[in-house]
Amino acid sequence: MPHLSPLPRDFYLQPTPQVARGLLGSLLVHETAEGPVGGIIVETEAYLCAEDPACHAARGRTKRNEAMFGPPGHAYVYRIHQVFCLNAVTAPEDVAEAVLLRALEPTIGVDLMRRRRGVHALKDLCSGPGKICKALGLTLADNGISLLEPPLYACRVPVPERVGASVPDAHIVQTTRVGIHPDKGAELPLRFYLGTSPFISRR
DNA sequence: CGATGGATGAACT
DNA sequence: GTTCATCCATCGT
Repeated sequence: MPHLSPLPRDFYLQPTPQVARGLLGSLLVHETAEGPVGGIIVETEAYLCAEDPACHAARGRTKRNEAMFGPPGHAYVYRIHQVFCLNAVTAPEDVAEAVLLRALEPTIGVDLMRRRRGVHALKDLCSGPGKICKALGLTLADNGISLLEPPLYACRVPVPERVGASVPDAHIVQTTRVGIHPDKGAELPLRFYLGTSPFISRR
């Protein structure tokens, strides 16, 4: 598996909704001891610093959300119930914004991901933020690590029919985020997904 | 120090 | 559509 060129640090310094939009069509790869795993990012959500009560950092810096205040292009992994969720940290240091990776189209190490998930159907492997972490072998131990270099990184896909940078706006759906309380910015249109993808977490 | 609740997933009816 | 497993950071007392 050749190392594709990871998206650079500056990519993550764009406005966070733009990063969320821009990650669609890109490839997320985790090179683990058992082999590489990953897939095309098909669903994301932006969490903002200001005017966004749903953001984990909305009430300041804590031990849990510390990674969100760290450098852009790093991972923020947190636990919800009994599962883990992966975010790409955006914005300069001390500005706590991030993009939640909600779903992948599985493409790399599919059988390894199937074993980790205990599920066979491709459409169920990575169709949720907790499923992504389980399939990719990510845990709280990966909180804060870089997304700019192996073993964990996002990159443009060098497959002609899937050049990430060229995902047309017409294929992208922008809507409200999943699982947000009514009084916590539920109405903000900060979720993005590929409208034609069978691999998203929910319609 | 005890209570609370959640950016979920799986298994139900 | 609904329920709930199961954990720990956070917050209130």
